[in-house]
Amino acid sequence: MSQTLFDKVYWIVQRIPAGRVATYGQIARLLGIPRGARTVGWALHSLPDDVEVPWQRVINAQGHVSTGWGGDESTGQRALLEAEGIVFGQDGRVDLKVYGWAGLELAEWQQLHGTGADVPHLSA
DNA sequence: ATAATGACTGGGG
DNA sequence: ACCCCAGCCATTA
Repeated sequence: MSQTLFDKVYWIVQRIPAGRVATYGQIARLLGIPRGARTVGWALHSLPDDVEVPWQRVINAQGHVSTGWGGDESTGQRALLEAEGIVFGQDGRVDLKVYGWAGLELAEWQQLHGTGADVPHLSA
């Protein structure tokens, strides 16, 4: 299967803290493909059943859910995120400045774990 | 190896 | 603010 790329995507997504969301482009950048946001989406689209990944925490750069295979709300993705403490705007958007993984994750992680060795480099 | 596809993104109208 | 178009990358047929 050689899903090295996919596996890496899953690895990163699995490390997104609950109550926090990441964008496809952000993950793509971690993979070394700043413009490969679509590839990340494809990876989650092909997400195997035997691998549990909080794909719900991965949204587009516009802070809007882009499951694409159905309704944004019908999917239940919104409900799952809200259950994690994420608040949606009136238009069904998420404030990336607040719930975005970057910016807070590293500082918070370091405070809780004392080190960010296990966290990928997300600065800036 | 070539062509088409897709859960994206950014810029322009 | 919303809608449309073109660019980018890996996987699949």
